[in-house]
Amino acid sequence: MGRRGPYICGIDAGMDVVAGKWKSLILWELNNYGTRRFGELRRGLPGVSEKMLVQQLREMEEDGLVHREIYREVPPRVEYSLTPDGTSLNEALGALGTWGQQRVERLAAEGILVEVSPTA
Amino acid sequence: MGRRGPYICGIDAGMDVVAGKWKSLILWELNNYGTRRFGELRRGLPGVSEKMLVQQLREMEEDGLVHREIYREVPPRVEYSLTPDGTSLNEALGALGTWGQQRVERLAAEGILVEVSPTA
DNA sequence: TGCGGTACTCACCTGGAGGTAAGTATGGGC
DNA sequence: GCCCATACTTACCTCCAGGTGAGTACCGCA
Repeated sequence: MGRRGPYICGIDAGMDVVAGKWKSLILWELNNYGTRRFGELRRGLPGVSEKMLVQQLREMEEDGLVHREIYREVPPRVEYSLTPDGTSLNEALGALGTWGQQRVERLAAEGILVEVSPTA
Repeated sequence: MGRRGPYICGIDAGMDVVAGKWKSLILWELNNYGTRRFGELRRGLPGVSEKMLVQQLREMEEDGLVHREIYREVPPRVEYSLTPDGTSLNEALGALGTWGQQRVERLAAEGILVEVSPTA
């Protein structure tokens, strides 16, 4: 979870909530699909361990970014989606995504960057 | 320094370069003042150690975000400033800053957040 | 009977980010 | 002669984010 302040500025507070190896990617994934099951998220994020996925999702839930809907069925079904706060955070990260994309292209053009994952 | 890919998406690449406890704040500081000496940055970032400041500045220089100008004087003078890439990164983080600011205000209104640094 | 799939929890371990404190060369002011 | 300020470097240590692998409860299917 976030430190919950005191923060030096808004960027500080924003970064605090997105810090965590998978959080920005979870945001991106949930924003693209609207609603995703735990297993779908796991398969969509190459390299995540189950432990980390649960952990990051729980923290994001506590931070009010994602909504968790449990369906009491067998086998169990749990669906994750973005809250309004999560959606707006994702929008706020849009510019950073564009910047990163351009950087990747620039580095690739200079032959510095080896490759980009096909998902990009 | 950044991993230099492969990245999953642009946000992934962008986050990679801003990851580091002080980088977004250095960006902010340099953008506000245009040019800052090492000591000014240290005093402007409450809590940084000299080691960390140097380290993060060096990484940002390698990543092409900041420019380092050395004046061979005694006592030594070194001035840091943002490169065009650094400036555009800072702009890309603007939306995140606004989001964070609003979040802080929302949490404060709910009495969850204790306080905000006066620099905010 | 036992294996696979669901969404987890738990215990353990490691690497590296980040912190602490000291050392360095130089000259100016007292 | 000594201390201060500049911008660092170096060695050492701690802590925790993140990874690994196993275990859990339930059911369907073969």
